[in-house]
Amino acid sequence: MSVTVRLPDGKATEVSGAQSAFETIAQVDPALAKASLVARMDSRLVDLSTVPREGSTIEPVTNGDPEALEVYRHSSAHLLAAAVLELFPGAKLGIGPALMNDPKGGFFYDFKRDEPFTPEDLASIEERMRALVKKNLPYRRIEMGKAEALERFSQDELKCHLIGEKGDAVASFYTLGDHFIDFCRGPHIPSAGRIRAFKLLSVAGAYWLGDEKGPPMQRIYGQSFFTREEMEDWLKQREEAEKRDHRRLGRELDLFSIQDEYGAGLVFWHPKGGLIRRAIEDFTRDELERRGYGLVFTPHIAQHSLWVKSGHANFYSDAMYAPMAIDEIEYQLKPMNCPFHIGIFAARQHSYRDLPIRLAELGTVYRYERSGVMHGLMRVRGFTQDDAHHFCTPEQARAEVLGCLEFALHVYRTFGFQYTVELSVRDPKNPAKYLGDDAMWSMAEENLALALEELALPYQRMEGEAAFYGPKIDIKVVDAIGRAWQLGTVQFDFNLPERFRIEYIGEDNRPHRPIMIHRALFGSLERFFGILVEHFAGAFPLWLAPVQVSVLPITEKQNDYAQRVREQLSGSRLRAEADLRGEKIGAKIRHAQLQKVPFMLVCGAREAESDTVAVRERHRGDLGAMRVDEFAARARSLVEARSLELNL
RNA sequence: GCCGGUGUAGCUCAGUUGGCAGAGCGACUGACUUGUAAUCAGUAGGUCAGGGGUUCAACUCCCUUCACCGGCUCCA
Repeated sequence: MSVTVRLPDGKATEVSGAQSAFETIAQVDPALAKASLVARMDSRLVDLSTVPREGSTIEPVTNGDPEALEVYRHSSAHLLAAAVLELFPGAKLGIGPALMNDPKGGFFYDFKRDEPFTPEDLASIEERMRALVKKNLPYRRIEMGKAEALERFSQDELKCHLIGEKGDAVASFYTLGDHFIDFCRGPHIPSAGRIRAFKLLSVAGAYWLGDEKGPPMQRIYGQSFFTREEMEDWLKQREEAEKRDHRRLGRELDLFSIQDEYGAGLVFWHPKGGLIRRAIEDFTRDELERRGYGLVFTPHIAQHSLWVKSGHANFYSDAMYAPMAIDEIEYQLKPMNCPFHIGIFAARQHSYRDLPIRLAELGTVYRYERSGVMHGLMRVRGFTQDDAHHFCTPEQARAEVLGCLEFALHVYRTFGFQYTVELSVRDPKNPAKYLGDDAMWSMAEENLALALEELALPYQRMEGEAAFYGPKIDIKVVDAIGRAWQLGTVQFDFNLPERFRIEYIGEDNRPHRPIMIHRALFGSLERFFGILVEHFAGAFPLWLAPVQVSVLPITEKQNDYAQRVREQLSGSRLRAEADLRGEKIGAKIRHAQLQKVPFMLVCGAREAESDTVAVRERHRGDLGAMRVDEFAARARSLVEARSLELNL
């Protein structure tokens, strides 16, 4: 038997007589074989114990290989399950995949067991895992026919379900130690001794197959890395993310609150959070006007019949609050702004010469979120959307999409976000799912793609991810610590224009149905604000900072001077405070520092005599003395430029 | 909604087998008059999440409601 071995440097060698992928590699480079975790055989990952096929190409896969970590973590999950089965023999196995780039961890395993796992159990499971690593237990692959597998696992309903659904003619299983065997595609690392750094993180509830009607499972999350250092770095990063938690910073910086006695998921914006929100709103409104949007306002409630007409009462009722009767007519708190904007469009007749019409609103909507899913500002029951709808002709669609995208990118860059783009189109295999005719869909998908290409924006095409009413572009932003957040969306809507029968009069003097494009840049202002807090870790750029400058007199003798400086700054439209407490300068600085105030202006006797201030910048510290008017002018220009930096 | 956990002063958290409610920070008052991340002293601040029960006695035990935290298929 002859097999080709290809090494990472690209060198290929012909080898014969090897019984396993490991031996094959070892014939060329024994050290590399030992370092390998799995092998790639004809571009598929396989166990090192796999018997090579005649004529196949084998490549070693080591730590350095991007795919290796996923296998390693999957094997870590099996290690977890093996330990659990030794300690808790009655537990039944669910699924146990590897997770990549998930803040929750690097792997998990689901178990079905009557008793809950306690935090103390986690510690003993982890200890057992270490013992199994020490024993260097091998991961063994067992293959059997599907029928045989179903027979052998007939006691295990969950596994039979998976085997029935996923198994090919041959089903594969892996064992680890004497107690663990699970249906698993593999591949796995050769033995548990290779797992160097791991940690169990938490235990949580989950449903079998994510289905609420299915049996409840207990999920144990863990993380693993090739080295201890990587593990520690990850834990540190996690701590860093915790420090940025908008719920914590929201309280510490007095930005907002959510008060359970007034309602879960309902946000109270405090003055400081309100200032930031207004800065964001002013920015968007300026941009909207500049870009030819009409700014509109619509009511919070409307007759329920409107939502019947729009279809929301049908397919969206789960998220809608119950209607209320007013004068025996049912009214509905709005979960969306779209029907109202349609109402404005339809309030008068339009010529094709009027188009495109762009209507924008910061519209507050209310949606029912189930009690367990609320999360700070990220998931709430009442929020304000930066919502807009474009009504245009098919010929104008591309320019409108382009305008939306340019707008979105401008906004995200202003806040210092990176971004990635997805284009969601129809599932060609399931045409019945979608509303509207083929030609419309093709036009829309093409225009979305062309606009992306015109901007040279790299994007991922998501087949079958379009909504039933139209294709869309989604933009995800990436924050300062690399987390992705779904924010912007540009969607075609073929449903509402049809349902409301809106029209414009075309050049041919006949009525036509306009194209409707729905777009949002922030999605929800509440959520966007939460993301911003975490992105900046509460240290907002000058144009957003609720307190931009804090004036700090060294002793009470400079209090009057500090007040005058503060007034002068306010006169220059800078948001300034003076700290007149009877504290030492160190304490005042610490206070301003913890409040993440961008500039601190220290005034002692020297400064008071010369109309200057000693400027201290949040991150860089003391910058030396500067005339007050000069500081004000420079700070103003930073504000006007919406600078992300504090370089005076 | 479901699984697990948590709920004590504005914040972070102690509080033994059921037996008088605690600390640090913060707030307030006073003294100090201070030069780049915490001056000292004093004072106030609590329906122990809400409701019900067991008990001579409940922050503590039981039931229940509410809220919050972690999670609820990136496929065996």
